[in-house]
Amino acid sequence: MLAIVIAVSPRRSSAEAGQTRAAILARGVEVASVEGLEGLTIGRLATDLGLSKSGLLGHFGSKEALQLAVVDTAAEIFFRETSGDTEGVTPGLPRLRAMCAAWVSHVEREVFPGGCFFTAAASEFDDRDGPVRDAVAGLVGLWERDLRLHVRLAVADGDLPAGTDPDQVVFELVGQMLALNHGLRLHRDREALARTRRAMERLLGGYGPAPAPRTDVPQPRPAGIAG
Amino acid sequence: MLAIVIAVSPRRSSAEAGQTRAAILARGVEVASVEGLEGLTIGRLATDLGLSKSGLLGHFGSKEALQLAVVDTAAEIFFRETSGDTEGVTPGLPRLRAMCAAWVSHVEREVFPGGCFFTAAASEFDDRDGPVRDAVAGLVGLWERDLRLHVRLAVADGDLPAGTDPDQVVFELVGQMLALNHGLRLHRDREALARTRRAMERLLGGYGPAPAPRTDVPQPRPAGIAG
DNA sequence: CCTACCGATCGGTAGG
DNA sequence: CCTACCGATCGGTAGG
Repeated sequence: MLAIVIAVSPRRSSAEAGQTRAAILARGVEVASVEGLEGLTIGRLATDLGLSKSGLLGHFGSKEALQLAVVDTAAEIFFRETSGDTEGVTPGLPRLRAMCAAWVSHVEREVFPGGCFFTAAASEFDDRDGPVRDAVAGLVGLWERDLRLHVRLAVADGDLPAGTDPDQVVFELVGQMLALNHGLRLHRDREALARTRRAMERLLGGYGPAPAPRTDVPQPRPAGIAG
Repeated sequence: MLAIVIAVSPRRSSAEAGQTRAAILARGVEVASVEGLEGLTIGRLATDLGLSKSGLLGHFGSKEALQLAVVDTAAEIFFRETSGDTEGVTPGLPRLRAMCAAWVSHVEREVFPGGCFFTAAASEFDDRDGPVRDAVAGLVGLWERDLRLHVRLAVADGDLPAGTDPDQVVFELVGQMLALNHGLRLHRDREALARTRRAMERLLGGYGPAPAPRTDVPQPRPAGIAG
């Protein structure tokens, strides 16, 4: 088979094309995190990057393919920005705490300019069907599955009470993550950071791996949530 | 001053115009709850109702004015659909419980086809500026202020522990409301209804107004959350 | 409430 | 990677 490649001046090498693609996705994640995945338009993104619309679209083929690539890029960024604080940590309650702290931190540091990318994408696509919705739901599900795993290990280790329902703990932890985004973005209330950390500590129990209950003040216990 | 009114056949009486306006808003709330307030387009809404675009726009003047009217209508629907179960209830913890239950119920009954209207609108507009964002934030704030009032009363009544931080309780309750929408819409998990009710009970303490602590199983206490 | 329009922008294609 | 297009739709206006 004979492949004929016509190299005209505006055509970039494949290495250069890869850089262009990466730049599109980096900017695409930023825009989508603020304006939404639907508000991410090809024309606007092309203008931002000094490209023509068709030049940009050539990298992906369709807006939906662009959205999927942006979602995947956001997931890479999220895992890259959180894994440093979690991967080495002892599985079980310590890891669970580290994951929660890393989540709060990535919102606090504004890794995505619009707060948590997946919180926004989930809300935007939760009533639709199609591959973008499936990708978002799948990636959120991965994160929640990982949380659940470490809740289970924490229970097995005796760091959370026996009879704790892991799905319930994950559900409530996720609720506090959503509440952080809500407080920070809608109410512009920086107090939400401390509130979320407090709520998570209350669910997971104090600061130590197996905290001694205090009796001097009304003291919440670790999530004693029977299934 | 002389006002000349030319009554031509396609012009409706003001009573008929009011009905048309109400129909536009009812349909607008439905569409916006699923597609978002930005996804609510004048052309689509007009087609749905058998109107021309300009005929519809005449009732509001601009898309932003339409969005604001839709937000207000959604608030009316929300308060109408929840107040029946809350207004007569004793202020303090009983009222707080009733408000939480009514919130869950309005999502369960799909009063809005896309789940909680304000959860979706808040997420869509939280990174923007302008009157729509302000209206959404203001209405959500009203709801949260009312929750906080009844947390305060519950503390004063001794139904929640002394030293409880009302803002923290509200923050965590709102988190569970957001988690319900998340579980139900993104994961399509009906279990989320029971999980939210369980989480709220855990925050507010059992079923009775001042539940006796149990000691046979790990038992969460009412939200003993010091400020 | 309508028809008839406006300029701008949408996603996407042809062809190089 | 570009220019030059396409039809569809966007919010909105003029005028009746």
